[in-house]
Amino acid sequence: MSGPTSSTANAGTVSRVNQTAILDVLRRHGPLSRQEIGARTGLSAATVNRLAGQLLRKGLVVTDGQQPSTGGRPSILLRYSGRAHLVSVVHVGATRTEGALVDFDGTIVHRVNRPVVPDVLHAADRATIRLEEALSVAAELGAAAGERGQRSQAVGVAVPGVVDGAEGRVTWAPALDWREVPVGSLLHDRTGLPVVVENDANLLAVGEHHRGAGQGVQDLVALVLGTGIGVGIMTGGRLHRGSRAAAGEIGYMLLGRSSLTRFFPGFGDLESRVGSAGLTRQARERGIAAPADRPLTAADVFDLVRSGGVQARALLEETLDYVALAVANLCTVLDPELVIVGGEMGGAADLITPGLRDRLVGRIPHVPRMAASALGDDAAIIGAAELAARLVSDFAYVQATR
Amino acid sequence: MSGPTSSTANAGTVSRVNQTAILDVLRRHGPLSRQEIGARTGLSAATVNRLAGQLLRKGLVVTDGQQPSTGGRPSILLRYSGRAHLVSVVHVGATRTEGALVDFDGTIVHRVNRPVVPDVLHAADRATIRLEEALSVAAELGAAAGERGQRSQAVGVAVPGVVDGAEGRVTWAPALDWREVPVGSLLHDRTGLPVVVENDANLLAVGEHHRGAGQGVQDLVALVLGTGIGVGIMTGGRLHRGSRAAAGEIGYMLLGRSSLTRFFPGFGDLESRVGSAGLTRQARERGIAAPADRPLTAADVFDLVRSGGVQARALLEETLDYVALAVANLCTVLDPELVIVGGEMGGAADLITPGLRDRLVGRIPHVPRMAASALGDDAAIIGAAELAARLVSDFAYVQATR
DNA sequence: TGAGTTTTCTATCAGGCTGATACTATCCGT
DNA sequence: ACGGATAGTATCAGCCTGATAGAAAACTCA
Repeated sequence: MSGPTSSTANAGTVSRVNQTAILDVLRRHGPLSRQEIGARTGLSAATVNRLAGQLLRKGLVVTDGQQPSTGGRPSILLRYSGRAHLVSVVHVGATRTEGALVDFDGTIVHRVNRPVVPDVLHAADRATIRLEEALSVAAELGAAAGERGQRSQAVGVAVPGVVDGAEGRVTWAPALDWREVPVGSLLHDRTGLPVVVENDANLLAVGEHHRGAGQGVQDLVALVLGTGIGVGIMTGGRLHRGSRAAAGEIGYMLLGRSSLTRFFPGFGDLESRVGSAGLTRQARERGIAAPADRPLTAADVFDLVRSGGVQARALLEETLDYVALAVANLCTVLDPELVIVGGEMGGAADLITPGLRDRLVGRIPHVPRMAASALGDDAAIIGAAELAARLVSDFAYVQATR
Repeated sequence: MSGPTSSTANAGTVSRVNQTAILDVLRRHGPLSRQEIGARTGLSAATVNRLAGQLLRKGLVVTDGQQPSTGGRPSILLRYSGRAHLVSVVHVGATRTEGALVDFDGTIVHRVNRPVVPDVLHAADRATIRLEEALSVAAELGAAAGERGQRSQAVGVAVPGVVDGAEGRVTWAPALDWREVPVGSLLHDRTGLPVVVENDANLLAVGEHHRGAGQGVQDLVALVLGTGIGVGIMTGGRLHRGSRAAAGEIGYMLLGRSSLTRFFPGFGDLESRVGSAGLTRQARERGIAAPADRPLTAADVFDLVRSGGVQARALLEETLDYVALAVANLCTVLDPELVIVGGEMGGAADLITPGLRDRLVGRIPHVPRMAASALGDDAAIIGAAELAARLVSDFAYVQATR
């Protein structure tokens, strides 16, 4: 629809599709010989050879030693490599804007960190300030790529809010005070690069799926436990966004018949109980003391549990009841293979997953595997980088919006 | 992988993909001229003409009058038509085996109905009996197609249980006492046709998506309210099966913290409350009388509500509370565009959907549209027919299992 | 009525892409 | 060193597509 419209004939679509197939199989099944690629993709040896040559020249594929011979000429292993290519990622968080140059392998090669100065946090014009900052971080990343003698090939944006994916428009992001902000087209105009904008919980799922704890898992769910409670959902290896990009907003899950008689303005039943604000509030009500110099945080509660705090343990157990209800319902609806625990509380996954498992065994038909986020705070950035990189090197990904 | 392996070159894959694209756009956007097909698919007029010619010869596309001229030669409208092609469908239900010859348009042209004789219902060897019956119904359908001078081109099987889709194997279907029954490969061996086997709740969703209340809706959820409680899920226009084909088993949803202290062997929390068995049990406990000649059914309860029964109304309202909790959680997780109410209780959708809506408004971020099943008892059959037909005429569908 | 216009449909052809085939390269065992 | 075996590469016919030109069908206007 928008490609470089080659002069004649097939416009290269066929070979691009097949190139994508080769990249796909290499990314998934590690280093492979040309023969094995042919067997897995169904392409002939001749075609694999020619396309692999093109990808080698592009730098998307590199040779990686050779296999020991099985009686004949040893096969040369080919491996996907993103070293030669970069994307820019801007993560616009509640309290800071992070930038990163990421290569197509998901390695962060350059970082930018801009904490939001406290005055701006609740300023009337903070939406504009945060937007300008995001644009300037993107520009800075482009310059940094230039200094390395390279060029950023696409831009990924992570935002804590609802995103209209097709347009790259942020519909609503309360933490930034953004409403209907067309950050995608603004960035495209300034950089001339393809841009992808996505919700950060969704990107956490994407990142863990491609580069983290969920590699090779087609159906997974990534819990984001923090100020807000959300979940990123991958079904059949694809991100599930829902009809209004509101899928996974499980902060609003209803956890009992009594929930039907109450309204939850701005936050949900689950979120009010297990979000970090709700957690610390309950901790204070139970007389759990804050450190001398600052307010209590969720991490403090988990530290107290680890050091044997009885009150904190009781609070954790009660909280886990509600998390377990949410996860149980997620599992009965989606039947995921894996549940990943991430977000601010991801560091306490060791306290969370065993309790979850105990509560679920025997109560739902199939209890999935559970794992802590492997990418931690960078998960959303790496997810955004992955989407941006695929926007450039893959074919079907773009076409998916039919 | 299994195709007719043409002698040379491209093996026709490219044109098959483009043919599928044309079929797709015709099925979705009604009758179109060759010009419009070209515009929508991105194919050139020459290619559209040639492929349309092939599809016309195959009988998958027919001419459908012509548009009034806009100053030049009037365009001939082309329409997808499945009249010329048939598939066999076998629906193996709890109390009967239904067979149907269905054309590619989803019209049932021949039916077979084999009620299960009461003696068999709980016989020790009922699994074998029901399997033989399913195979013989398929054979009968093949013969019926022959009598019409046609040939069935594929077989679809609907089963109330867990299905391994890739193998066409029924993992577990308690109502039939089937465990690890390879009904797909058995049918393929006997008929030589491609076979697709799927859970009947999933097929209800597929049927309503393609031919019923959910046409054109990419993200929908089809509630099946009956003896069991389940839901078929379409995400991005594709059936979501889950990692163990257990997605949508919401009978096991947990509806409150107290659920964490109970176990549900063989049926779930939700199912025990709102399944038809639970419903009639509660009705009896509340003194709602059964008809003289037979036990009370769910339909009786709904009839009593319609005729102003106070007890029945109270029971309905309480039941709706639990259904609402389940639907609310479905919506927060998936954000569907539409919720379809089907199954045995689908006929009472007029009593159910308004109550659901009232309970959800203001409690979840976005209340989706709701609708009654448009296909009723035939939804699963039509869904199975659609999958089977696409197995033959489409390309990407098969390839999806990468 | 008939010429011109407009739009649609169809035939022809060059170019790209693929698979089959034949060929070369590299290693192993003897 | 030499055959056997396996991997990778060059050549070529055939398919498929888009561009182009041409034929067909309806409308408009004299």
